[in-house]
Amino acid sequence: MLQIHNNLSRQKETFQPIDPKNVRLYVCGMTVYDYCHIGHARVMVVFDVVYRYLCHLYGKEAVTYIRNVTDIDDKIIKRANENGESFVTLTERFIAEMKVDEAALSILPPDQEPRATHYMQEILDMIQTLVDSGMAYVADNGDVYYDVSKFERYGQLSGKHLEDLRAGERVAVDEAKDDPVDFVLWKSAKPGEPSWQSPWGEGRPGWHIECSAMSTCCLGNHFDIHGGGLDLQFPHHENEIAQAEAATGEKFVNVWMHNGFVRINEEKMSKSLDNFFTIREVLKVYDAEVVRGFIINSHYRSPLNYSDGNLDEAKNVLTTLYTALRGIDVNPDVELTGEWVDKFFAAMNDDFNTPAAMAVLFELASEVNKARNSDMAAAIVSASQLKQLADMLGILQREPEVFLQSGLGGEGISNEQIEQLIQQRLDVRKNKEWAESDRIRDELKAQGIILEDSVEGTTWRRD
RNA sequence: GGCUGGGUAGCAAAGUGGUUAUGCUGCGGAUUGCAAAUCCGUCGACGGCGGUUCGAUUCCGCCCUCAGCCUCCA
Repeated sequence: MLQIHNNLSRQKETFQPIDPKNVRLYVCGMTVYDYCHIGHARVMVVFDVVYRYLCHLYGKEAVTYIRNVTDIDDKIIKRANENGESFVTLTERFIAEMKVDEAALSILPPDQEPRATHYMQEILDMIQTLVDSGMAYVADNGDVYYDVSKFERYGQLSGKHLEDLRAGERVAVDEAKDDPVDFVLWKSAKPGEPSWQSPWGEGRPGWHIECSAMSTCCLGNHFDIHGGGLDLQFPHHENEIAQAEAATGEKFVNVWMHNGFVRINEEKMSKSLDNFFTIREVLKVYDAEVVRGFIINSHYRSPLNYSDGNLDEAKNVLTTLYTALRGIDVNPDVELTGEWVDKFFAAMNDDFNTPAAMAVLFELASEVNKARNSDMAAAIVSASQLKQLADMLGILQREPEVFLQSGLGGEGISNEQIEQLIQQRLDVRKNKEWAESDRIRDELKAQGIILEDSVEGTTWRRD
């Protein structure tokens, strides 16, 4: 039985889909005005693993995964103005760039990636419903605000109390609001800003309403899992609940999942602190699968410290696992049974405990290495299980040689040159000319190429 | 000030009221012309102080300390 830590109750709960034939997952995605950073990569990878595992448990057809794109907001407008381009040009460009990063990280495409600007009518309808029922009010300046005091359960997700929020020194005082904790549903447009027609005048949606509208539209009023980064817990997700439940009269989401932050030097990585690394930058130095391995090697709710040392270790991890798979014809149909398989699923069922699941992969790799010279059939079974299980984590799906010999970019010695030198070395080795043999090996090593001699011959990999 | 979540061996990272996490690293051995890879063995842990218990790293309390949210942020 799958257990998931539900942030609504702050404890692990047995996951029971509303309808096992139609398991529904919604994740808050990117605001597209810049390249994705490693924090975004974490959300993508974490929920990609959740999605893959749900597909394993319930069947691919039975799972619907929605991840939205925020393509209109203040930051987008600001950046478009700075660049002297339309906000549409800007967002289209960064949606395309986002897809490049996703593909590199082996992120399975969600079933739908709704955009705020494509759901304007649904957004307006939900705001209208809230206004009609008295849950929202139109301010003097044309903005529409949600009246937080009318929603009794406000604070249930974030554990906040209205009194504390009002007393908080950091809540900005906005003259247009009746209450500082109220939040905007519809922002009236200033001259020159992108805008849409509404019953309250030209304007654009507030940030939170798009997710309430798009998620209920795509998945129904009540669905299973809603996820996102921990920084979205408050106010974004709290407000989504308030909007959706007030508008539909139904419970909105059963399980709330939030992944932890990526840190740099023990400090949160974020746009506002300007200490972020883009996925693009990191992929210049590390293979995308290494980045994925780095993310999976920590539990999704723990903080993840970004450092070269930790990325290097992730690379070692993948090298070890791929080395075990090297030279073995895996059988994609092998049965998933046995001690290690059970442990893997036990780990995944325990709130997606990927570090524990990775430990199992090492045990299987060890089984492969132990058996490969004495019992190839057993080695094939272990290797095949290893690869199948790794697929649920989105790793180890390339040919081992491809990973082990892959370099980043065109710099350095070519594969042909390497093969040539290896052949030269084999020739002198026939005459036991060890000095020359070692010289060639050292020459290659200086260029980051590691040679491995075995009875079958010489293999190589890039360090 | 209010609210969260952490502090595990050199590093990374799970987990548990009493039994090996795991990976990298270190040390010893096998293998190898020497290496690399692999295998075998091994050193090394649970922030501090109390409490509950036959027994606590694991439960409770207090303290120290770190990070986060309370404003845009994945």
